[in-house]
Amino acid sequence: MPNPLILKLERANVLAPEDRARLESIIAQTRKIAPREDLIREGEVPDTVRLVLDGFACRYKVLSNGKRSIVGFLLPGDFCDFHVAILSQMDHAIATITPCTIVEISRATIDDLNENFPRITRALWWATLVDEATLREWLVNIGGRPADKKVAHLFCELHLRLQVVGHAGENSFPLPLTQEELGDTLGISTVHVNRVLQQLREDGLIQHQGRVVTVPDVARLREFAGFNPNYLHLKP
Amino acid sequence: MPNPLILKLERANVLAPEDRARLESIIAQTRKIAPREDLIREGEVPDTVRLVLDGFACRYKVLSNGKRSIVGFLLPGDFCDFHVAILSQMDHAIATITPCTIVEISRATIDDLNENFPRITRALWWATLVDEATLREWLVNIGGRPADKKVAHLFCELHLRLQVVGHAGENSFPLPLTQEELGDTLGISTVHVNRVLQQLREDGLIQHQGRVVTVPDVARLREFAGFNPNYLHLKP
DNA sequence: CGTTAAGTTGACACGACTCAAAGGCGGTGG
DNA sequence: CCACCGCCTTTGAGTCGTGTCAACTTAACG
Repeated sequence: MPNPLILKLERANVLAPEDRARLESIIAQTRKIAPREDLIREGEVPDTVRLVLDGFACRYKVLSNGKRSIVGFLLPGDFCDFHVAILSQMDHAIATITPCTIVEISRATIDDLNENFPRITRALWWATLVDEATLREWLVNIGGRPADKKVAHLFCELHLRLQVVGHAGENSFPLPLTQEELGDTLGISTVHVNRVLQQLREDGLIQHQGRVVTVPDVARLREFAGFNPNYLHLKP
Repeated sequence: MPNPLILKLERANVLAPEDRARLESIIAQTRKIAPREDLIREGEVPDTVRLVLDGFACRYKVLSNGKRSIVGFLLPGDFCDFHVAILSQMDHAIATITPCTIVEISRATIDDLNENFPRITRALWWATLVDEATLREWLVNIGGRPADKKVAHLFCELHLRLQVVGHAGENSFPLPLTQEELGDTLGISTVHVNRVLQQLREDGLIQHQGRVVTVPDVARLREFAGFNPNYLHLKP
């Protein structure tokens, strides 16, 4: 399986062979994590940088009323705690959704990358800024669209992001989320997620059997959702 | 007037006298911008890094249905386009709200800071990560709270952020936003913003005359809003 | 003062939430 | 291998928060 981090970074950044080799060498030893398990909790102090190699994970916060709010998905190639040593403690938690394969990267390795591999440094900056841009887009999505378009927009984003790292085809992508998790992500109730999904299926915008979503007409779904992929800052 | 960037950075980072001196020297020539004017539009390519020294500005996006969504406020001490030269084009726009004083900083200056002032580099990283954390908190706020608490939470954040840079007192802060802008920020209609503000006033949680909000009991408002300032990562 | 933008109010409609209960599907153990 | 059990999904009915439309009042500004 090709390295998802390299796939992702190269969709918008130029890397030299030695950069790729260095990134490959990072993922020497991997660790498997069970599904629905916390990687780190709010208030904890992370000690290493972690990278998701395979599986779905999410960032979340819990409100005082007990409601959970998912504020980001970590797909293969995404970093968990890039803040290490700059922000003292986590202001949110990270949990797996599916079984995940992750790599732990030491501070020393990160420092080496920053000092000796300027193209990688730049690419990691790019990744951080794209994360930020994605948060802004989520804000727009959740604040400004009706529920059906929220779901459609999220699907468009997941489809594209998974495609970038070779985990989705032209017309389908895996979706291991429960309807409750979709609701916690989009700020709508589980029941309403269910009804909206049915509507999208009836309208032929998606098919949704098992844990896979099929999108018969990607352009149509994007049009419906008002999805503009510019915020992911991929090369054309 | 003390330099708001230094005030902000020093609330969580250690700077040496030479760092402060270097940061002071940056703001040699300032520029004034009229209120309600675009600083940069979506799709444009920024050429310099800009810093807000005084005034209110905001980041925003416009949906396909014409609705505007405000995805962040720029207060004194905040950077506009730190992405310069990493992300090719803007995925959102930036506009002033009040008259603003800004500084334009050349790439050369940024490079100099990064190479010769490691404490400043680290502090600027901190600022970027706090921006990201703030976006996550906004997502929680807009996705998971009823309208009255959304407004209260935003007020708590603005109050604290303005205090940090010396623009707010113990119990009040300036709020130059129209109710329409508040609605565009929180994803609720102008009419509903109006009713919610009245309710908050009736409940004695805020007073709101002119362009100043007074908070008689900060702890009570925070309690009501479920506001936890940890995401701003300030030193205690 | 005239003119315009911002704030306020009321009536009504509708999207989304809650509660509650029934069906389906997958996983585990006997 | 089948049966059970729990989680997820699906449905229905009723409620409530929030949106829309439209008019009116107040404040801002030249």
